[in-house]
Amino acid sequence: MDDGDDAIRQSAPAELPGEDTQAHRFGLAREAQATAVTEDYVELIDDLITTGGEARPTDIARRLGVAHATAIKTISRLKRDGFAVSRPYRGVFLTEQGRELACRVRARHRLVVEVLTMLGVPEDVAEADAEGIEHFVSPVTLAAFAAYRDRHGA
Amino acid sequence: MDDGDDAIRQSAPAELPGEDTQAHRFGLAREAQATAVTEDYVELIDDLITTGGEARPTDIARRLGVAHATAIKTISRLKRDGFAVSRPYRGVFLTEQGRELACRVRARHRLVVEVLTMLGVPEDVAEADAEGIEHFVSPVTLAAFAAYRDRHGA
DNA sequence: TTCAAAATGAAGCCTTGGCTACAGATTGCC
DNA sequence: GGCAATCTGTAGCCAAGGCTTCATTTTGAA
Ligand SMILES: [Mn+2]
Ligand SMILES: [Mn+2]
Ligand SMILES: [Mn+2]
Ligand SMILES: [Mn+2]
Repeated sequence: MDDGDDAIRQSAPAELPGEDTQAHRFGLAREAQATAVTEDYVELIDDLITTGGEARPTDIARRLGVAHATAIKTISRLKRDGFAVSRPYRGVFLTEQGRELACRVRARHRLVVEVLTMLGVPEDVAEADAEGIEHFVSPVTLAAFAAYRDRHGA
Repeated sequence: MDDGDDAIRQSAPAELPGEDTQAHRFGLAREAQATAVTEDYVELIDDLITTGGEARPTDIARRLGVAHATAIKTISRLKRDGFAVSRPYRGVFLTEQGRELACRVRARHRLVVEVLTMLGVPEDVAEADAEGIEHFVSPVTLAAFAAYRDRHGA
């Protein structure tokens, strides 16, 4: 309002994307974030059942590094949302919907780790970073990753 | 407790990492998540100031796709944590700490987009996915990305 | 100078996902 | 069969990050 910056303002360097575009991108990231915990739980539950035969709340909590009460509350959301069922002292079980999600999530997790590793990231760091990254890899990017892996020796 | 799965249990297929290792990884992801919003805000504020001369709460909110009240509350956390200061109707300003963070965050954002693009991800998808991925790329992975970019044509 | 539009910010509500503390159920060992 | 250890689950607390509503301030144009 004091300095005449009209020229600057109207020739806006185009370094920033359009407002709507950017808002949409942030919105997508927020959506992905909202499902991240669900994805981690179903993947872990499926892993525990596959390798150990059962997935008890206590085991889930210990593997996630959270208090057991936290795990129980989250599991109740999983049940509410149709991803799991549970029988006290018998463990948590995935519904068909839960297994389907776990399957997709695990495949994505592995592909992300694989690509990171191919890019020169040490295995354990790749595994750690993938735990966060995986939730934000869209289907298109996932396809690009798969193509890259297939293109180059795996 | 009924079927004898001792053999299965003690020869645990080693598909899962150790409990502590896995808990640690999830913990790192939770930590990274906790700073994601701060990172997006400071990066955006810095962009707005650079390209438009000012960063008003309303502009920030519109670009993020959130209500202005949400932006204001988050900005107050930014101020509380020493990343920003603000003068009503004059916009938000980054502290030295804020600018430093913005700088790192922007560099990381760009490198992530660059690598995704090199991997065959379309520009706009790369830009969208990077908005989430960026927050989980550790320094080691970032270095690997930079090396990859330099190694191959950029 | 007036005044309507725009921006600001506070208040209060919600859900998620953390936590601790406590109560109750089950298991499995002796 | 009993009992201690383990597991489960509830209750209640907290902060973050969304939201809407409303009051107030500032701006800028007439
Ligand atoms: Mn994960
Ligand atoms: Mn995972
Ligand atoms: Mn981001
Ligand atoms: Mn970013």
